Amino acid sequence: MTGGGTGQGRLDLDLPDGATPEAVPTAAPGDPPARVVRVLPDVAAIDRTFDYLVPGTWSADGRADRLGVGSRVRIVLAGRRVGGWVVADHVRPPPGVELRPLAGSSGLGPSAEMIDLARWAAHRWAGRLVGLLRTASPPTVVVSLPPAQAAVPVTAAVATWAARALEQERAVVRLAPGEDLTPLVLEAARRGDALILLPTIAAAQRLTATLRRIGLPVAGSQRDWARAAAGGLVVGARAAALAPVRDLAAVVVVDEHDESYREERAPTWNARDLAAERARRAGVPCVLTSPSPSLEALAWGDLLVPSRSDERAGWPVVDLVDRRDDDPVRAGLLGEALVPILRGGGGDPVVCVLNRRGRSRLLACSTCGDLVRCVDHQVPMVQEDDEALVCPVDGMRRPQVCDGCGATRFRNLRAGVARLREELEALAGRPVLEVTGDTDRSTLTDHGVYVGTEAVLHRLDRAARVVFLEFDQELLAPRIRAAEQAMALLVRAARLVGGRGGGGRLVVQTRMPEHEVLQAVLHADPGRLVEAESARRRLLDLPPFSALARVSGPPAGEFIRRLGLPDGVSVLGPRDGAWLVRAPDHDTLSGALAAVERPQGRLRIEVDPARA
DNA sequence: CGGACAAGCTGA
DNA sequence: CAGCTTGTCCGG
Repeated sequence: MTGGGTGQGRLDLDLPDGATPEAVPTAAPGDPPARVVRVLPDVAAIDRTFDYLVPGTWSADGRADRLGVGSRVRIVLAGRRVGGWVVADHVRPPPGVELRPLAGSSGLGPSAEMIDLARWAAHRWAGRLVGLLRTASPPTVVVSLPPAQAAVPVTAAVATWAARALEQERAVVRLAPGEDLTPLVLEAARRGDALILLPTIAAAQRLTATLRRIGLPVAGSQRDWARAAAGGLVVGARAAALAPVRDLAAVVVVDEHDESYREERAPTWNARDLAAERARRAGVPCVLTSPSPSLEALAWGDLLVPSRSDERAGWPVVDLVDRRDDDPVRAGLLGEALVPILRGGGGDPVVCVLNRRGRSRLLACSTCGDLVRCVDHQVPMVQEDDEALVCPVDGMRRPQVCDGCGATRFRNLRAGVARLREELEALAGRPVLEVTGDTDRSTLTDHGVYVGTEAVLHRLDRAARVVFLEFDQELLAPRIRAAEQAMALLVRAARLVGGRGGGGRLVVQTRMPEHEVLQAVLHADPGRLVEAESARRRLLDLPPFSALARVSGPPAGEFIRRLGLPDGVSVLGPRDGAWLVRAPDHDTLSGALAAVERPQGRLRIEVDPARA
């Protein structure tokens, strides 16, 4: 990623033409050669390294001794002072370049191992190194580390499954949604400095508090960089995958299926995958946990599953409300079955979820009630103004005729949330609160019924019932991981209502009750999803059976033209101005992408894209 | 990124 | 043709 800038020329002791004596120190016979370090500037747009002299005066005050790969430094680049990282030490500068001295030292940075790991990630996700190194660096200057916190021996009894998981090099642990993960974390802590990743900062803070109560030394957010580097457990969200850990002994990734581990901006690195690579390099065990492990995780490690009875007990009961028979003209989003639930018959609070991600409307035949789907891709088709239906996957058009019954009238299953709230209120006979991203938290306990997008599942932490008013758009979304994401929503909801022992129930309105996601949750057996989803992905040659990258932006076409197509690499598209590069595996994909000289302009490369 | 410099546009 | 905008190149 940093190639091209720095030549690896032989050490030339002669002064290059035009070099001034100040720029290149005179090498008297017998003098030790000047120390030169290679620096990556901390400037987003400069993806090149530059060589600098370590000032001779740094030897006297110890700064030279503290300097090494990973150190944060100040440099003068093109006349302005910027920060940077030493990425190589004792290098031979290319001949004919006037070296400038380092302008200052800014303390500690990521270790040499972390620089290597960040390099690996930059290559793996076809992005720049700078952003990753920023995440791996302290937010403020750290000159020295604090004393390590005293390690407290873990005495609490731990579960045997946790110990078994950590005995493997790569374990995937399937656990019911509400299962307590403290035993696994304690077992990891027993082994030494463990890295524990959770999908959200809030979840990480909760676990941090729990562990500190037990007396364990825990470093949390990026602000704790120095404390993390000094030793102890490191607990955090995505960015913590790049945090320093003194003597890494184990890695645990909680809820590995969660999309929050994926960085949305390019490079679209995934903290789960990065943490797994980090564990592999350190030769320590890595455990991924999830109530419904992703196909990627299952392809990566050995699966441990709970007993059938434990897993069943940990999932709530699911009521599937089959809406195929409802009159699609008169029935809106709210079926008859909801009335007793909304009135509080099953307990409070009742949380209603209606997702409106994406703009595509969901159409159903007015006569037979079938969803309007593309026969080839099974995704909902979109109604165009000129009386045609369009498949969002390949743009295929067909006339507005129902496949099932030949009728030509369709009903839009979407309604405005404001009106929906009123309808809910009428049915419930009591106030209903619409929850959005900026709903005041203090009002979240005042109501018996709430409605909102999936965000409502993050705002509330408990419910007697979670009702998905329209689940089919999740199941049919034109995204590669739509089924797994739909499952993740049900996992979240399951955590709000608790296991079946406590009376927790999910209510799902659907026209596809046989869908494997719903069947998996209905039977509290996530394995049922795996078989079907795996077959589908294999058939379509999607990850984890291939590696994909989506290339977009104005220079995308030129990039694709320059792309070599070795060893089974293929290109699809363009669609919506974006191309899809497919390779048999990530090594091949990254190699092919890195071999292209990037055209200038705003190019976006999304490795492991959300949609194809 | 931001400065340097070169190549094109405009106005009198 | 000065004065300015826009584009391209490059930094040690």
